Amino acid sequence: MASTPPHCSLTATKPYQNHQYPHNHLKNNNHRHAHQQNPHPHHWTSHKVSLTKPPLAPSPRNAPKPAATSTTSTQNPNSFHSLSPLPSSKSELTSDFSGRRSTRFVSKLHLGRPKYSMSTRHSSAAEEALQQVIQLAKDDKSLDNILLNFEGRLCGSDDYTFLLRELGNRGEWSKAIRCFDFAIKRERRKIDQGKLASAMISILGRLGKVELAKNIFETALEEGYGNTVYAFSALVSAYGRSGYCNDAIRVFDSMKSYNLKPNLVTYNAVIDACGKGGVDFNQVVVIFDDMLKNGVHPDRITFNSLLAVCSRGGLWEAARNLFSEMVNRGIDQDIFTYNTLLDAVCKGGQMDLAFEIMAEMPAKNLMPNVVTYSTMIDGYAKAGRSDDALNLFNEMKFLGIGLDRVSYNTVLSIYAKLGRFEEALDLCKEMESSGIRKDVVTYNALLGGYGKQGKYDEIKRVFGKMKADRVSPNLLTYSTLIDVYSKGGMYKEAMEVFREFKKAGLKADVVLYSALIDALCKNGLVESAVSLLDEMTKEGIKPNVVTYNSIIDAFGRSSTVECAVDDSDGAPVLQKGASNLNYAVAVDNKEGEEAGKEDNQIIKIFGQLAAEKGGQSKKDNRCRQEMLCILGVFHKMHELEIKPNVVTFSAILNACSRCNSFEDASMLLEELRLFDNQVYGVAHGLLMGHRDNVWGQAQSLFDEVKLMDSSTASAFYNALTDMLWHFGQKRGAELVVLEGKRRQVWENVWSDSCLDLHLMSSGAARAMVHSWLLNIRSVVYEGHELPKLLSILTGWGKHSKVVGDGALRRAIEVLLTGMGAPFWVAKCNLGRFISTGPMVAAWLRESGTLKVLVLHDDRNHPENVRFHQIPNLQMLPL
DNA sequence: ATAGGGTTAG
Repeated sequence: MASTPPHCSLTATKPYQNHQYPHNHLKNNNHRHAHQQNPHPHHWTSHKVSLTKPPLAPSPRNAPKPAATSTTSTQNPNSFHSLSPLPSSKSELTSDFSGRRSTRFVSKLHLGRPKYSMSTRHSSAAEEALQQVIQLAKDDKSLDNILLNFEGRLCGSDDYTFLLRELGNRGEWSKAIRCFDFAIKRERRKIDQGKLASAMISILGRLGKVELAKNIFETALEEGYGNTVYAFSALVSAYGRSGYCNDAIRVFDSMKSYNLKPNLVTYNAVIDACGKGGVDFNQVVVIFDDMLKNGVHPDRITFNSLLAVCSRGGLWEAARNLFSEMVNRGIDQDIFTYNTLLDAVCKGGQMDLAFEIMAEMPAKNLMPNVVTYSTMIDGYAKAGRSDDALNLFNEMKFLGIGLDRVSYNTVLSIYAKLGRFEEALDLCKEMESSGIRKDVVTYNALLGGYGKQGKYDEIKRVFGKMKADRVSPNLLTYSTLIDVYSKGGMYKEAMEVFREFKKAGLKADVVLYSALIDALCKNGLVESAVSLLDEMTKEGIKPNVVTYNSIIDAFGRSSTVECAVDDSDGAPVLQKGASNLNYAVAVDNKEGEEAGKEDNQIIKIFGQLAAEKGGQSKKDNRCRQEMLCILGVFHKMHELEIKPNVVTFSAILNACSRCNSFEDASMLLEELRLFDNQVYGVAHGLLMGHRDNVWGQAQSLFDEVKLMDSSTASAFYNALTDMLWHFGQKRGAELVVLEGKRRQVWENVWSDSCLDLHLMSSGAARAMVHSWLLNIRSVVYEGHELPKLLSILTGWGKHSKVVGDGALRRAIEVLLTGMGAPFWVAKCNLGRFISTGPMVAAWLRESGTLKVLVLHDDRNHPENVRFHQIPNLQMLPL
């Protein structure tokens, strides 16, 4: 094994949910490696906090994790040098942003808040010329004639710059370039040519034409009028705006060799570029320190851009410190400051704090605007607080704050995710009637929403409408659709989308590959998933923690699939999937030669796996192979320094639940130990029946888990319980489940009349059934009457994203039947078991019932045997 | 030179 990864304690998964550490970079692991090389990742917090005093008295929720040693004690706490970055940072960090940024920035371009130059230094002739030029068709050659006509009346670079800027504001970059070419020949003085060049570069940059900007810049350098701070600043900004932050930094660094000193604007531009490119905060602080060292005083925009760096990473504590630093330096805050700070706090999952900050804005004479609201709304939504999000939306409408494209899309995606399509469609209508056309983000949100609900007809309709509206699908559209179809087992459709995606000339990214890999995993084709993992690595696309979590979680699924298919009433979806898969391969072979290498590889893997599925022999053999395979996967994860997170831990526990032997599970737990001692300690301890010894440790683990969003937390409880249940530690499982209930991990699990298991895994649900029935039993024994109707809801089972998979329902059915509990399936709802109060009460009073309900650990620590088992049974004499 | 939205694991 390569170097042991740093101890990472529990690591949350969503940037929005991180209450303690700036570890959202765990989520998109592959461009966030800087901290991983730091042996003490938690020092980061102390670095930040040393900037100024923590704005809040530390509370259990926001207190920084104590670091093992102090690395900041010798530094001046009032200086930014105390923020000096950790000794690592790879420039590759941003490389895989390319796929993402292209779409992000393209869609932003359409929003383009036009920048009106308020300069009145131009002449009225320039205005006239502008009007004439605007009238022309795109590549009308007579543009030069117009300019020639005006030549005598236009006075110098100010007029030409005005023309360029106004054309730029109208998106007319090709006309602007023509004007520029015309003007540059007329100007004699280098200084004026330089002005024109930097204006042109900045205009092209603003329009996202970064290549053209670069050409202008290079020509300018060659011709001798480009070596100005302004031209360099403009190019830095152009690169930054398009997300090419490495290029921005390169240009910035190259200034030295031209003997140019970056000014305030240059520094602001490069810091802004870093924010957009997702550069690690510590790396940006290096630039900031450089700025201070060179005597350039940061201003409001510098701080706003630094805040933006924090917001990207959800580094809310660092953001607060920057804010305090602004105050200390006497720099006023503006609406950008607040909105960016709020974004950082929201992305850090601190919604209550965000609300407080928003509330303090009016006192500073800064009124929350549409950006403030959409930031907050999105924050609440991401934190799983949709009600708060929608309340804020109503508040915003009540206040008469006009909605714009982003706010519409933000709220729309909330409705779509919740499956509230009527409201989503109403919003679409409202949007269009206020003159905002649906864009690719709108459509993607709708497609994702329908996909989540398995509404495939709607998907077809919306996808068709999207094309009819001439909105081009982008990488995210295709990823969404491929994922949706794969999860539904509709491989034919998935492959069609994949082919269309290739035809569109887009390059697969880590998300798309992860979706494909997950599809294979969910169908038990783990080894194929691993081949695809290799394939993507060869393509130069780095897997991230999500990719790995899919694969780990799939361990052992191949045998599960076989069981499910054997089961007479089970898994129609899988079988259907298999046949579609064959079909897809057959169709594809016809066009196989046309397809690129990548496609072939993906199609081949699908085909191989389809074939492999037919042969059901040598199951044990496969398990052995899979074990080797999965150990290889862990090895690779260490090698690539991909930091595990709590989903990884859940995945390992799930994998344990699929082990036939304790020994196999131990091998996996050993991997868990290498990742995180605390989680290992709890899982292993409970598994071994050392409950008393580890319960304290378990409590603090649960405390940490509770800080995450509900689905992450419940997944962890589910995984832990399943593993314990699987190995017969049923009392342990019950304790975990009760703890989860106490901590509201699964919302409203039970009342006297109803047990809602739909968010639970099968082990957790079964343990919960026992507990609930015991609870009801005590109600009966206390002499109370039970409600007339009792029901147990299973839903579709949280574990399976395959719509209609009734694994949980079947497990509960078997359990209830086995116990002789008088429940039956409700006619109108297959996922619901019902009974009547009197019947259940009578059953609970039977002499044998208690014994069936009380759970024990099969594997018990010797000293615990007497203590736990006997009192629970309440019947055996000592 | 500055702010907000859509995709993958659970």
